[in-house]
Amino acid sequence: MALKYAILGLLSWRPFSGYEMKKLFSESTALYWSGNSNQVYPALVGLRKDGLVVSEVRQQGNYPPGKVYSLTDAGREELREWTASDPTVPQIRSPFLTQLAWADQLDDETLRSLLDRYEHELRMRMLIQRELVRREPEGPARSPRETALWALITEHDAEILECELRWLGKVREATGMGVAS
Amino acid sequence: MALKYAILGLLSWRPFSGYEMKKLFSESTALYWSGNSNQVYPALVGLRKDGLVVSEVRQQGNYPPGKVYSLTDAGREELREWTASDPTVPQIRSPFLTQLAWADQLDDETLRSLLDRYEHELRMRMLIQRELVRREPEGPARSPRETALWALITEHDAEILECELRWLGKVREATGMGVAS
DNA sequence: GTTGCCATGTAAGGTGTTACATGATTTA
DNA sequence: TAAATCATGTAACACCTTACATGGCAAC
Repeated sequence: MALKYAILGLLSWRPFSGYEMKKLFSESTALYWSGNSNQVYPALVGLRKDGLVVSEVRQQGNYPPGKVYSLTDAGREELREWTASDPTVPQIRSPFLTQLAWADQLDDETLRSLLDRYEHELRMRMLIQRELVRREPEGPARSPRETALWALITEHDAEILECELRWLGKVREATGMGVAS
Repeated sequence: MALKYAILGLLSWRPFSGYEMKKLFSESTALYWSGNSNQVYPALVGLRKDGLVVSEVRQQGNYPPGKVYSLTDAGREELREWTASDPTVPQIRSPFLTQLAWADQLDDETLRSLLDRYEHELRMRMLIQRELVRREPEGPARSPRETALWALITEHDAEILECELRWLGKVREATGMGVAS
């Protein structure tokens, strides 16, 4: 459950309510959870039960009461241990590759359209990603090193997308589906 | 449920038993399922119920009886429709990025070790991938175009890994964690 | 004689998503 | 008047993984 550590990480930055973290998740690509309530709220209950976070109720006028969470020393230590633990290589699950594997049954025109639509999706994703970066170049920035790390994490997504586009170009060449129609 | 279409795809190649497909999944990186019985067997039951596959019992000496599945016309059409359907961009879920996001709390030595271990994992993955390719350069190969597609799908994984290594190099540079210790 | 392959399947549990319920408040 | 936002949470369901159960056969 990496979500647990993503939450601890956010709280190592500053206190947040569940709702605020939910929003951060849904806007970030590195903290890649969709930001759904059904994952965040139960996770917070678990973390509090384990003594890794504490919560404080915040009353604000007529709004429903919010719970603001912060990190305990045990939580801080748990996070530190996890960040130093053995990293794993992500496996890429690309339904598109499965699609391509059986795409020889399609005629030239349909295959070309498939490649076109995938390229379009990739470029759309790049635009969205750039917009997210433009709107939120933040992060904790507690040190120059941390600022650099967050910039690199943001870049990562763009690099993968560019890699994918280059590969798609190769597919076009090898199958005679070049851009010039 | 893309697994359903991966199965239909395999059966469009030639008939297979559930056990054989299970093994193919566990060995392939493009057909990225772990090859566990709990997914494959129930999926086959569902496909038969929908009339997309038919099964034939194969008796072979004293071994337990195997069920060999093949594609119906309806199954072939379902597969064709799916291969032509709108492709989606895979989202990369990298716990390592989450780890890096909070890694500024680590001292230089521990951070360097974290990067080293990630690079080691990446290189191990490349070796495994190459071994898989060496041992099984196959695929249906019903046409030159299909052979080309399968080669490109196989290359895809290696390209992503190389991209990841290049990016890791950038991280090293930017954080002063160059290879020269 | 213990491990591993053939071949089917079940059990249990973690992870993830969308959609809904509540109820007041601001915005169009 | 309809919608979006604030803020919590539940329900239902899809997906994925490891581990186990059965039972004969082959290899070391």
